[in-house]
Amino acid sequence: MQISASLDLPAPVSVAEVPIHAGNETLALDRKDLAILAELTTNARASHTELANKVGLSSTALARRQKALEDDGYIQAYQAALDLTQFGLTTTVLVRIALESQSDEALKAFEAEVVKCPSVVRCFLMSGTDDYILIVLARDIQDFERIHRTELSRLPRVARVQSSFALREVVNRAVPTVVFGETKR
Amino acid sequence: MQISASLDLPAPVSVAEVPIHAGNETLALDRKDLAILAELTTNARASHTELANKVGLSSTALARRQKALEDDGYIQAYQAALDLTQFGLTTTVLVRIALESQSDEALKAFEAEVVKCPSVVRCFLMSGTDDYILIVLARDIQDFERIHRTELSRLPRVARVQSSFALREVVNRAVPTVVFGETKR
DNA sequence: TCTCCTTGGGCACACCGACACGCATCCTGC
DNA sequence: GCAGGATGCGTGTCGGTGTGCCCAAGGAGA
Repeated sequence: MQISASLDLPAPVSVAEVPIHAGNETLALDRKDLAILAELTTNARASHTELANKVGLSSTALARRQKALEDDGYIQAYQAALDLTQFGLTTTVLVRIALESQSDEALKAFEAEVVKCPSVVRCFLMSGTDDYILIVLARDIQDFERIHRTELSRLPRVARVQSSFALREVVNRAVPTVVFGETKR
Repeated sequence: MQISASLDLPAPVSVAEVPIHAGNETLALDRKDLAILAELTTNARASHTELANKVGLSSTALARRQKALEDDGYIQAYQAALDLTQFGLTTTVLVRIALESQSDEALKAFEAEVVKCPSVVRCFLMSGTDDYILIVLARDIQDFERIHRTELSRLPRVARVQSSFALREVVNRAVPTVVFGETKR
C-alpha cells in the first residue's frame, strides 16, 4: 500500500543520465495510481465506481488505493476551484518588493503583515536582488491602485515596490504535467 | 437563484470612496453563498447535510444554492490538491524570458511551445521589459539545470532567460481572502 | 520443487447516507 | 392582501461506501 516514499529525496543524478522525464527515484506509485491522481485532479467528486471504470480497476481496489493516496499524503485536500473572473478579479499583477534590510527581524515583520493582505495570493522569498515577489489579484488597474495604497504601501520595512501587469495568462496548471508521467512501474 | 452577476463588471469607483474591502458592485451572492464557497474551497467533497450544518441552512436549500453556484459558473470544478513535495518538487523557480522580437508571430510560436513544457505551471505575458514570466517546479537546483537545458533553452525566439529561485513560499492561496468578504447583502 | 506467506484484485452483500421531489410555511415587495 | 421567491420538513429511491471472503501471482525459504 504505497509505503515509504515520504522521504526518499531525489538521488543525485548525473547530468547525462536523464532522458527527458525528471525524477526517477523509484516512486512508490504505479501508472494506475497516477491515473487516479490525474483523474481526481479534474474530478475530485468522482465516485469509486466512476473512477474504477476510468482507471481499469474494481471499485474495491480503487477505494483501497485512493485511501492509501490520502493517508500517505499524496492528496492534500479536495477543493472547489472558483472562477475568479466571476468575482471581477481579472487582473494579475506581479509585485517585486525590496526591503530596507535583510535582517531576520525585518523579514519576520514583513511576512507577518503580508499574509494578512487579502489581495495577495502568492508570496515568495527570493534569491537574488529582489527580496520578495508577490502575485496580486485585482479587478482592474484602478483597483490595483487602491490595493497598492491600502495593502502594499502599508507593509513594513519596504524600500522599493515594482509592479508588472500580466497582459495574458498563457499557462495555468495546478500540477505540472511531469508528475503524471514519472514512474518506473 | 443567484441570477445574472455574470457580466456586471466593476463599476467605476472613485478613489476615495472605497473603505477597505474591494469590489462592491452588488454581487449576486449573499453571505451564505460565500460561506458555501469558502467551505467548498476547503472540503470539496462535503455532503449537502454537512455543508448545511456549517452554513446554517437545510440540506434542501443548500443543494439548491450549490447547484446554482455551479450552473452560474462560480464553481469551475472540484479538484484534488496534490502535495507536490511528495513528488520531490520542492524547488520553485521564477523565470523571466525576453524574446528576440515582439511580433505576433514570435509570440504565437513561443506560446505554442511553452504550453508543452511539462515543468511549467504558470506563464504570463507581461507588460514592461520582460516579455514572459514563468513559474517552474523542479526537484532541486540540479534538476532545474536539466529543465533549463531540455525545456527552456529549446523554446523558440528566446533572446534572454533569467532565473530566480524561491527560497521560501510565504503565502500560497488559491483564492484571495478578499473574495469571501465582499457582499452587500 | 513444494509450501508458506504476502500483496493486490475482484465479487457479493448490506447498510447507511445522499439526493431529489413535493408540499407547507414564511417573508418581502408591490 | 396577494404574488413571488426562498426556506424547511418529510419521504422514497437510488447509489455509494465499507466489509468480509476468496482467488491469483510472486517471493522466500526449506
